[in-house]
Amino acid sequence: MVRGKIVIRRVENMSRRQVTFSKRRGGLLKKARELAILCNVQVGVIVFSSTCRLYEYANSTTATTMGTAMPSMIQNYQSSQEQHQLLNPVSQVMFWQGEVQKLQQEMQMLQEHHRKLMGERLLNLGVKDLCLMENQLEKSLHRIREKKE
Amino acid sequence: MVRGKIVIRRVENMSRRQVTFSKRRGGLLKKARELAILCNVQVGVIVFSSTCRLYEYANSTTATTMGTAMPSMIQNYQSSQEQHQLLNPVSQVMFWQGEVQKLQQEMQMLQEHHRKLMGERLLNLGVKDLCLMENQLEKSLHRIREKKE
DNA sequence: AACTATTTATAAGA
DNA sequence: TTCTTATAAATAGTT
Repeated sequence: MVRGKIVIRRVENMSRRQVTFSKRRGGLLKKARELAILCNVQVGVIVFSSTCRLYEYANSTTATTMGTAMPSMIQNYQSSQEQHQLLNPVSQVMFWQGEVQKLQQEMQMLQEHHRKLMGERLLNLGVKDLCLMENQLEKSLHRIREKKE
Repeated sequence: MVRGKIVIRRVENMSRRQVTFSKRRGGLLKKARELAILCNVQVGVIVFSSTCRLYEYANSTTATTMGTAMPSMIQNYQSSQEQHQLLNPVSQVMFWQGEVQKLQQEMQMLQEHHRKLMGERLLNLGVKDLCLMENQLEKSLHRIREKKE
């Protein structure tokens, strides 16, 4: 539990720092996504862990050309900084990278729901959600038992 | 005051959206700063308002001069993506297309199982499979009912 | 911008 | 890593 206000300064204990990193990183990416959706704006977040592992979130409101999220975000940033960058032949690669990212996100959502259907990760569900799940599972069970006959 | 859970989807009322944007943008940038300090990691956040106004946060362990944090972050990002840019453009595209295809296949399998959990597409299941599904669903139901108490 | 009722995030413990 | 729980922090709707 939180025992009191914490001071924002480097966490000295390594393993605690790792845990804090993991939790707050998730929180930050979630907030970024929420901001992007709620306010219909472009948001990009890049985090490098101390082992240089990359974590990122990026959306694109102008997603007509599909998810080139982070690359296009960076391009926006750079042109907003008037450091002009020529369109390079790598744009196609960026397109596919964007596609991969979109699919990974979609997959993650699907897996989340899937886990719940398997009775895992139920902690963050409210009573209402639990009831919905329960009803769904009962319906599924019913259908399966019908089939078995 | 907050009257209940809000759903994460675009706020339709313009002026409310603007207020939400202002509040949450501040929150996000604050969280980004806290993560960077607490965990001693590199964090970059870029937000473009609907009027294309730029808001950003970036820290950097390497950049010493003010205002160079984001560019160096972007450089890091781009070089972290460079692993696959060593190939020629055509190979790169093929690589990413391959990734997309793999993900799509994985997703299809997941969706298939998901449907079954939802009680759909049971036709091609044998009795043994149906029993397995039934057991799984019962287990899930049990866990959900436990949680509900 | 300030106020608060609630929700959400999260630090610590298990 | 996951879950639980107590508490701090964020924030939606009002004023």
